[in-house]
Amino acid sequence: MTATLLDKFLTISNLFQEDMARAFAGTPLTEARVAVLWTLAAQGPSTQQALAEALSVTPRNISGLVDALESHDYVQRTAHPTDRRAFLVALTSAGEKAMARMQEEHTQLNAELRDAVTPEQHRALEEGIDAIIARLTALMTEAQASKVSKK
Amino acid sequence: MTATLLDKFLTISNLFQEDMARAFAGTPLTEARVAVLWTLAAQGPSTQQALAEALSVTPRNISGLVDALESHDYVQRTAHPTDRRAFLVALTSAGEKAMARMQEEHTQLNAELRDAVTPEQHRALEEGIDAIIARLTALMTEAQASKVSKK
DNA sequence: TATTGTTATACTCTATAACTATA
DNA sequence: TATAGTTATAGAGTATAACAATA
Repeated sequence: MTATLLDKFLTISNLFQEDMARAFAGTPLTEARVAVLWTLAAQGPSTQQALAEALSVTPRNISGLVDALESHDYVQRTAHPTDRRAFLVALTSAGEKAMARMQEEHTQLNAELRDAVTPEQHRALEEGIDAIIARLTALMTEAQASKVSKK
Repeated sequence: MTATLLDKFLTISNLFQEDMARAFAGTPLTEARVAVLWTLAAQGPSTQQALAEALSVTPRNISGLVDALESHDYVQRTAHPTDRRAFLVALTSAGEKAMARMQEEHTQLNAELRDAVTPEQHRALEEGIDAIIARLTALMTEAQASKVSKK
């Protein structure tokens, strides 16, 4: 019943999820809504199509998330300057503040992780994790390729 | 824009989630339902209350998950031998087979992770991750304690 | 009285399909 | 004809509250 490396990674995933759930408790924010906010912070004002692509969800899904975020004043829809079919979704100043807070928490959590290990362990972790990410990404790509070819 | 250790862990979490979604595509299985199956495989036949506690969700939630799993013949409700209010939920033979397959996939994925790194990296990863899990767990415990005390 | 599981209700995330307005 | 976003509909996960049967 020894935990494998995979088990350990899954445990960490669960802990992160719990942490996020705790952080958002009592706010209208959820994981999906926050994903939209992170995308906006990274890409700047975006059309809903762009958000849908970035998050790999349907445009319909984005409509609902943006509705919710807009009703709580985290984001604002503004007219697209050249395409009258589209909106530009942008963070409001309240949304910017929320993102700044989240980025700060992110930085602090990262510092906690860094401080939990020795510098050598930290370097080894980064290397090992890079290798694992590369392998997982390759596996995903393969799997998707074989799925597409079956279609 | 260098990825921090935290970013890397989050990337891995996402890759696992994608992998799971791909593995369950086309089946009636979902992450939540599979969590019930894993719990039953680990604990043996359980009351719905026990499942609710193990998964930290409400009993009402378990009712729905067990309904779905039972309708697809992964689990079976049987009368509790001594408590006529309760059911014992158990894996069916089809459910056992599905779990055996999943455990096999789990083992293979773990082998992929192991083979993606050198033995020294693997050892370093395990150590570092253990330290990080310990730190994260401590943080969660603190956070929950302060939340409870505020109540 | 307390506990087990259910019905009732509600909110969120997600998807597909049909539709409107615009390109 | 194609694209951006919405309405309509549906399934899944989750929660609280009220209730039945049983402990």
